Amino acid sequence: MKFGLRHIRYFIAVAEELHFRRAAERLGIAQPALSRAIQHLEDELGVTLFLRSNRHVTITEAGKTFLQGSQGVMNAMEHTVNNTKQVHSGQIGILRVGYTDFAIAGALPNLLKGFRTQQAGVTLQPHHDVTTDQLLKLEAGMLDVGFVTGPVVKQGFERCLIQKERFVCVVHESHPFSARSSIQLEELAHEDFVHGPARDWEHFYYYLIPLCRRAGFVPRIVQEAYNSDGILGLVASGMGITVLTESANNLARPGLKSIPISNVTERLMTVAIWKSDVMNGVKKMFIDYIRSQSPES
Amino acid sequence: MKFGLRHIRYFIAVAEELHFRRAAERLGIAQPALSRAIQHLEDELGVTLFLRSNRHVTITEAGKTFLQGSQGVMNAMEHTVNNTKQVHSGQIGILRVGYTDFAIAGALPNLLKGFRTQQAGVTLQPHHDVTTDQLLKLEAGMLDVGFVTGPVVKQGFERCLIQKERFVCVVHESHPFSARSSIQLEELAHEDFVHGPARDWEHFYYYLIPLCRRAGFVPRIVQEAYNSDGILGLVASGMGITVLTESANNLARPGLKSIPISNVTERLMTVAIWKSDVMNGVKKMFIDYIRSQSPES
DNA sequence: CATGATTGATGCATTTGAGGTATCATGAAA
DNA sequence: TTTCATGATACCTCAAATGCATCAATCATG
Repeated sequence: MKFGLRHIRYFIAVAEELHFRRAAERLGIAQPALSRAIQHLEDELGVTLFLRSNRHVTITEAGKTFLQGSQGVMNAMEHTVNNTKQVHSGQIGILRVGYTDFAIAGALPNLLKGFRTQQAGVTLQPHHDVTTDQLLKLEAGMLDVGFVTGPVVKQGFERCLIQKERFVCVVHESHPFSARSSIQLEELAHEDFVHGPARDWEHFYYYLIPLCRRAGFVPRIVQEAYNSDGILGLVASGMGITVLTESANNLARPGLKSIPISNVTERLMTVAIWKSDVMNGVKKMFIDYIRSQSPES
Repeated sequence: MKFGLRHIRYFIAVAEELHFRRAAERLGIAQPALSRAIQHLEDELGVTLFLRSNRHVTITEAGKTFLQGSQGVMNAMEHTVNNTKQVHSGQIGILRVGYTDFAIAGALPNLLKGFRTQQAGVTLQPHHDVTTDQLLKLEAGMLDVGFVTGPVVKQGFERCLIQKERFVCVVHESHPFSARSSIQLEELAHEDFVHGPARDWEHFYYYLIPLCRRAGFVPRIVQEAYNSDGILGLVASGMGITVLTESANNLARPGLKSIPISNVTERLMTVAIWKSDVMNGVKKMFIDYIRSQSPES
């Protein structure tokens, strides 16, 4: 094939006009150029596409076949170019997003909803994962953006604050604290704690442990569950108490009470984090969006 | 779009090799030319298709999208070119063929069967029509080739002999002639004839009438039917006799007898005829075929 | 019948762009 | 550090595409 898309465009014009001068005009070129381009195309194919009778141009059967195909090719090409541009600009694509319990219980649902409304062409693939695993998957390129429990400082990554939440104590309604409107952290010193496994809840413990230590005790964890839901389930069954964040209210279940801890000013941060060197249109769009929605901005 | 199929071909090579030097080699061009072609393509699209990191080339998401589309376009193009060539050469196409009763009762079925075996891609559209109407439809471009009762001389048309058939007399078995192994034309002078309407059977009458006149009589047509089958039906019902050709034996029905006419040496010619100025691949192939099968050759 | 108008093809000069060779800049490997 | 591999750049050459002027054929018209 020694002809290009230009020949195809020219051919379509002539086939539609059946008139070289008009077709040339429509294409914005001179008529001789068009005549020769079509001749070239015919020579190259070894096929007569038009019958020129000095007064009328008619298209041959082969020409009709070529016209149909050519129109298909041009449409496909145009479609491909548009698609490619949209993928480049991030209007179309797939975004793999990791999230923690704290993210999904808090600001993330609205964030994703807002983004989807704005960028309907983007397919979001949310993956539930604890912070530690998200960081590994981000590193391995298995996730595009992670919503994790911060602070996280990581070489080659950028981040953006999503939410800051107060800590609350969650107890069963039969528990003595249940009637209180607030408590002091020290009061939890001798309580039984329900929490997640140390490895998975590592980044939450970075908050909890120092806070307790400052209050003069080490929390006694008597039961473990994998996620907030499981933890609250155990608390609801009277196994013990737990400390989570205020967004745990969204997961509320009957029989539970959450009580503000009045003497803890520290907040649990949830941050979005992503590899800064691997960048594509969708990721860029998404990052722009979450930055515009960040409480920091 | 200011790029051509060449750019697409180059792009596909690079996308598949992910290596400019190897891709260039595969394309049979120098590496700098390829680098620039891809740059040009990227500039034109306004999209980064590859990430070049001096050691590795990786394709972007947009690049993957473009690759898929490009492969589709190239396939479509190739397919179109092949199709067009086949249509041009007559391996693919539609051929509208007219035929008379004499043609279809005689050599035509085998002729069409042979052609279809040789050119499976051609769709034959047979139309039953008397000679007169076929000639009008050929003139109007509604038929490609007609199989008509000759001889026909027509400006701008070419023809080819298909068959020459003896005339026979067809009678009901109760008729006195029924036992004869041959008869003389003169013996039919006072018989009742069954035949087609004069307008439609015009070209058959060109044979019959002069023959009879030479034998000293004008056939007395007492009943008309539209086609051979109808005529034979009327003969079978005892309405009269008829004169057809030997291929009428193929339409034979119980109670009929066909008797050679010994003193008529003239034969009824069936010829293929077509407009010589309008020509396309399928028609050419078909004409070549019937010429190769013609009893004249 | 002659003339003018219309249409696609051709000749020639000019411009565009695609290709090749040599070389550079950069980053990984030895 | 040196060496090697890789893609990018500079510069030149040549083929291809384009435009302008013109030709040849055909049709319409007076």
